[in-house]
Amino acid sequence: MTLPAPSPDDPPYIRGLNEPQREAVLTTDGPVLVLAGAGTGKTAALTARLAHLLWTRRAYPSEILSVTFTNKAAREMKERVRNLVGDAVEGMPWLGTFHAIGAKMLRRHAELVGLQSNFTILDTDDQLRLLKQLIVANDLDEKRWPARQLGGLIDQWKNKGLTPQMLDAGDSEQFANGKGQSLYQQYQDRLRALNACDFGDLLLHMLTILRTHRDVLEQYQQRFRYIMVDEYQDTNSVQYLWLRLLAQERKNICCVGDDDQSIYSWRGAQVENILKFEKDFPGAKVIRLEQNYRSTPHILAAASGVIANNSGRLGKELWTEADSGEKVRVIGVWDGPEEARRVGEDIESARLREGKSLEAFAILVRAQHQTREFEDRFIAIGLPYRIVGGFRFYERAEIRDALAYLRLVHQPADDLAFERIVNVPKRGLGDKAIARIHQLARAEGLPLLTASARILDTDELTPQARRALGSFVGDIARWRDMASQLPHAELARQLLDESGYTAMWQADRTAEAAGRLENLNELVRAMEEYESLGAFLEHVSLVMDNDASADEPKVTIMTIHAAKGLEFDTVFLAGWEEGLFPSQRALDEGGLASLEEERRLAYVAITRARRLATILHAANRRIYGQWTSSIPSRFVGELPKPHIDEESTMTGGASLWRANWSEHADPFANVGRGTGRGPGWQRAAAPSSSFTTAPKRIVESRASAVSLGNKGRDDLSLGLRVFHQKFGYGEIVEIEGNKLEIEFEAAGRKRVMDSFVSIPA
DNA sequence: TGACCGATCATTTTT
DNA sequence: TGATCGGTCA
Repeated sequence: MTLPAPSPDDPPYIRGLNEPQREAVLTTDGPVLVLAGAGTGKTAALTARLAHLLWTRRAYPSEILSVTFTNKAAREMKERVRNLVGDAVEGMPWLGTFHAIGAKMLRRHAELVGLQSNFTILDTDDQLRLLKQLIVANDLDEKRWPARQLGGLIDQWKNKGLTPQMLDAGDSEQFANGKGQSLYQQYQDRLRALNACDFGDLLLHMLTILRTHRDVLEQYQQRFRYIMVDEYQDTNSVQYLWLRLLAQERKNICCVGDDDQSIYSWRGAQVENILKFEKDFPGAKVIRLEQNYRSTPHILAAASGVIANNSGRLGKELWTEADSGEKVRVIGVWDGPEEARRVGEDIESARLREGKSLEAFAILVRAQHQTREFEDRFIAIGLPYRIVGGFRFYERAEIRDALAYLRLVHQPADDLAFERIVNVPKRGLGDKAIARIHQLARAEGLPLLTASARILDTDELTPQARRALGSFVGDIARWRDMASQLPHAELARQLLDESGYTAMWQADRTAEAAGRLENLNELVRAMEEYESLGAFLEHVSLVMDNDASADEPKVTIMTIHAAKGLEFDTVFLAGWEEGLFPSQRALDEGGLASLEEERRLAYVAITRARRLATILHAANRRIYGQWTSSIPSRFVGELPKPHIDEESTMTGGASLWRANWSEHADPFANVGRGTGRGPGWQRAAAPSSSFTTAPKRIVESRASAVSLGNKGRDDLSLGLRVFHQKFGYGEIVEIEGNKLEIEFEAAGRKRVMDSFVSIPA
């Protein structure tokens, strides 16, 4: 392809792009696959392409379908396109996640699959409760056949694009001796009765509609002149089928992805989709983005060396113009605590020496539980950190309760919402009353709320239950009326007040109650940004991410999965040991395919680093409370030697022990594996405390106190009541420099740094 | 209804 | 080891 040479007349979005990026932008028609390695300016190319389509009037904003996987990616893209072409983005209704776009389409055609357009989108929690009810109703032992498992299967089926009718006996056999299909069908029936969808349905229902209604399909094929897909390697089968149908007519589809970064197969993603793109779309143009703008050559070489061990890659060779920088460090430590200690030290000293912000550092782990070791350590030395992932705002109980009220007001048939809050706060509506309502609802085929209104006219309930239910039903009706007159945030405020929900938490004296009330306020505040209650609820069910507030600079701790797409100046990759990374489970269950996915994970991990990557592995780790000896990950061995610096912090006794260990196959041969209490590990672990742990601890804590500028606070005194992020309220019983001894109301007595406590208003 | 106890079981997680 | 869940008891 001959490209026009760069010229000053180039539109702004073209400037600064390299040759292949320009090609990706300018090749507008026909199928295009952009293979974009880590850090090669994928998003820049993608957004420039979008801008180009708009700028050159090839399409109106409403004629471009651009899908991403996460809301964050969608937001970012919107933001960047806005910077390039201005407010034309406002009219880009079809830029969003697969699910958001699926929901938007489905609301227009809901009746084709037996739903109303105001259907509720259930989250995993609701889904599980529903499944549990079904399992019980089918006289199955919920111990033997857990709802989780059924939920997982249904998810998988939906990811593959399979409706209940399409399952074969083998699929069905996977649950409760062949009841799988029937339960799936019952689940779908229940969802329809509730006028609800789960996440999978947003795509599967839409696929069904596109498949069975030619007119609808043609309408969208006509509308979408151009289709762009981000992270194509992460698409699952439904998404693939959906895209293929939509692109079939015009074939202007541009998929961007990196087969080496496919790490979501366990969620239904099919790397094959990207590998077979050229077969699916004959004549496809394949463009490789290989110039990396993120990392140093050593980092790239290390990552490339590892990923080269995988088979069946499309193949890319990353290169960079950057200076070589530091080699990737590989550090062997004695055990988990030492690993955390070492990382803490390195961060502190790099910060002191180079004056780096804590935002420059990230610790990436394979599994969530690894974050604990770091958390404990960082609390101890007073190093501010943030753990990404884990509990999300909208998953908190109080938020889900509040939302259930709003859902019920918005959609009275939402039985799951009804069940959640009918007796929260407690109104004296016990199991028997609720069972009665259920009975009537089932017999008459009514939603629970309607059944409740009906049952008030009978004498089925005890007088107090009837009174309680009567006022509950009346309240909901009243709030429904208010909904049309009041701004919805105001409605929420009044509703939470009048229902007694706020009062319930105000009466609660536990450590978390204050936080929960604050969360409720936050929720109401968030509502103000949406134009309607419906829009807000849609946002909540689809946009489940909450941006970690970036108040003060903090070190980031997160899983490698969560780090995909991010970059940090300095990255610590912890726990590179066989069995942990690659994970034992992947090794046991998934065979070569899983091992390769783990390796891609290693590739993703290394390529997050801009300037310095440090890989750590520990010789001993406690797994489920048992001390286990471990050997370095095979991925460590795959790192090309010229690009790494190896180091062991184990000196004296420890390294002697280690030398010993490499000579003999298994130094723990005599350790009682079953008990984890054999004398072996105690002997073996002893050098750690005498050689490395004890002397270092003193030095470090002094260093960190100084470096953090903690000179002690003058606003604290003995006996003062304070609040700590993690442990809640407590009373100061001792002050020693910047360390406090606090008797916490819920968590007991702890020593904490004074920078972590605040004085409650 | 809440407190307590024992059994169970532990990747990755978005929408 | 430790969080979670379900059952039991007061």
